[in-house]
Amino acid sequence: MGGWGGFGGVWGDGEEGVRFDSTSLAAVIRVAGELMEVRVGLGVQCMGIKSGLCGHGFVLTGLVSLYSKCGDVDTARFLFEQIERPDFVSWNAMISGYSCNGETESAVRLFRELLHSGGEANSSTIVGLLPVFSPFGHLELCRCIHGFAVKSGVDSNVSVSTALTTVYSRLNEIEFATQLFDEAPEKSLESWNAMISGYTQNGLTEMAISLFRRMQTLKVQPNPVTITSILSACAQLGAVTLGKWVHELIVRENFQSNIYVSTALIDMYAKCGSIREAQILFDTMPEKNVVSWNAMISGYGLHGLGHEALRLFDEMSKAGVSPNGVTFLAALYACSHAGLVREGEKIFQLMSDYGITRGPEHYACLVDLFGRAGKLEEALEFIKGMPVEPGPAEWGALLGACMVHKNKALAQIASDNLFKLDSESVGYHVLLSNIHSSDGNYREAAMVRQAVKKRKMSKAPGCTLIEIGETVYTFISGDRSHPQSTAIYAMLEKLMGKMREAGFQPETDMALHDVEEEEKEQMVKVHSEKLAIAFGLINTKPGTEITIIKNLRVCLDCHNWTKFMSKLTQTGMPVMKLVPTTDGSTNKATVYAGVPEKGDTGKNLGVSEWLSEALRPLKGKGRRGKGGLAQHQGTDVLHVKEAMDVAKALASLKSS
DNA sequence: CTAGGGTTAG
Repeated sequence: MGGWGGFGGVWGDGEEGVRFDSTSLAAVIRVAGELMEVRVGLGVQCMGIKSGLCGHGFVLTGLVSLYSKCGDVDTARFLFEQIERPDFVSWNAMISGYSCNGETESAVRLFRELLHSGGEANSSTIVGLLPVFSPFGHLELCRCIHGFAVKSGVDSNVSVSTALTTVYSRLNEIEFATQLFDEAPEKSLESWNAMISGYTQNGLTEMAISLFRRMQTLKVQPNPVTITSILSACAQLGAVTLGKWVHELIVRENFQSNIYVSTALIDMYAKCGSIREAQILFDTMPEKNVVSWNAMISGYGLHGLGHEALRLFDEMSKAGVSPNGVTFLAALYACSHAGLVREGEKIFQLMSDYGITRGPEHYACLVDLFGRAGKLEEALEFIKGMPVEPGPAEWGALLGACMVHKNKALAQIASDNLFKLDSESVGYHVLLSNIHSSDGNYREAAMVRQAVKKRKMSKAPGCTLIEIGETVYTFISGDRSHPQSTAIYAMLEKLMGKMREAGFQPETDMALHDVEEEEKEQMVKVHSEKLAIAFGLINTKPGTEITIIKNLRVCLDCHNWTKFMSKLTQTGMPVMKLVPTTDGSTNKATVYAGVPEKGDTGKNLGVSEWLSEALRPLKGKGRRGKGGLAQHQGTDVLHVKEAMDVAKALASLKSS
């Protein structure tokens, strides 16, 4: 039990006089647990053993908590059993220990034991029992616990209602969460934070922001936790104006030193297109953890700055921060999108040196690296040579690449394998359907579509966001719900006319021709990105920078359309610049507006009602990261595969 | 005194 030498200085060996008892020991253990200072905690435990105080209930309870926090529930349980007469705090500590470590069943079993032994459950017991860290698959249980809380009258307790709000949010049951929050008789800052974060992580970003505004109105002061969630919402939404306002608030309140806040700020700027701003913030960060590095590397990747991403990857190790799986994924993504095939392979090899296990996402990213660069055979060879069985992600990546490079034979191989593994995934069905129709095989394309319909599968609708002034507007394909709809379509007509005159040819290869009437109509609908761009051109002054953000990949036609427009620089036409630019992978384009239409410029449109309606299909996207539930399903993977055609589009843009 | 709710990267 060596290595807690620093401790001697505090209670120096030779210094007499200061005696400690079970109380001070328990207090120090608690602090050690909070700070995750395992060694200090263990040191205190040694002192306890030496002084014979370790048998004391308070001390043991503190240790139960400490070991639980460190993930060692077995030791915690052992210590719990040493407590002669455990009080309710001891029980709560052990129940919550199980729950925090994902051992939900054991937590429930112990809870039952507590009730059987005649013990009482108070609000803290409920809070500790709720599986907030591993809620997946436990909706029924949460409802039961909720019911128990109501019956025992503790549901009005702030901690209980906050914990319930959190757990329902993480189960994507946002209606339950909202109801609980609204009906809570008392709201703490934590309650507000739980609800805002719940909205953010379910993709209901505008709800998060509107709740934040309500908080401001009620003069509830936000703290760094609030700010972190709001920044995440801004990042998802591309709401850079609000993001900048929040940045000012951060400076005013001195929140910059909080690592969560500054990392979220970097992520927000990168995702909103201001990579330079993100970089400045990153460079001036006094302390960076692995998440900060990952955010910055991802940001570079998103902007097609592959070499910058790799430079950072190298610097990171030198700075003494070890990369993790996400770091490698971000670096591979950056290589893939910048066409750095050899570099990407090297990074992939490097993973074993760092002892990091390769997941399906890493393999798929490498398939994407080859596929995007047109090295389809190499991609197939790679899949065949994989040490683990290739899954839907890898075949999906290959299929996507085949679609872009129009390789029917390989696409067949990829899709055969894919459907064997993942016949439920909608994204791939759409991809396959498009391959068939691009080949003129409309009957097969229609059959695939039919299969999709039969299974009642649905795909997240394409949705484009644009910020004008301080409002974010949302467009879906064929949208006519906007008050300025007529002007938008007129603008599009005008642009199309000019472009055709200049020789623009729409990309129709991927369109479905021989399908049902209803679906044909679907194809005729104008994609949301064009609508958003037209809307932006109408509502901004000449020369204004407009950024659009899409939830899915920008289609080939829309990319070509934007690219073509960028060439048209004569007076009277909009001057456009593709922003991510070198790879387009961010589904983001920045447009410099030309001459706006007369009339409705700058009007306040008040479309917030239908905005939330339009975003409804995007909800329930699930909580990221925590809980270990893989979110790599159909559309997500498709989303990752995006923009393979962009590399080509940009190559031709460069050469022209 | 000992237990308990909210935060960043893919």
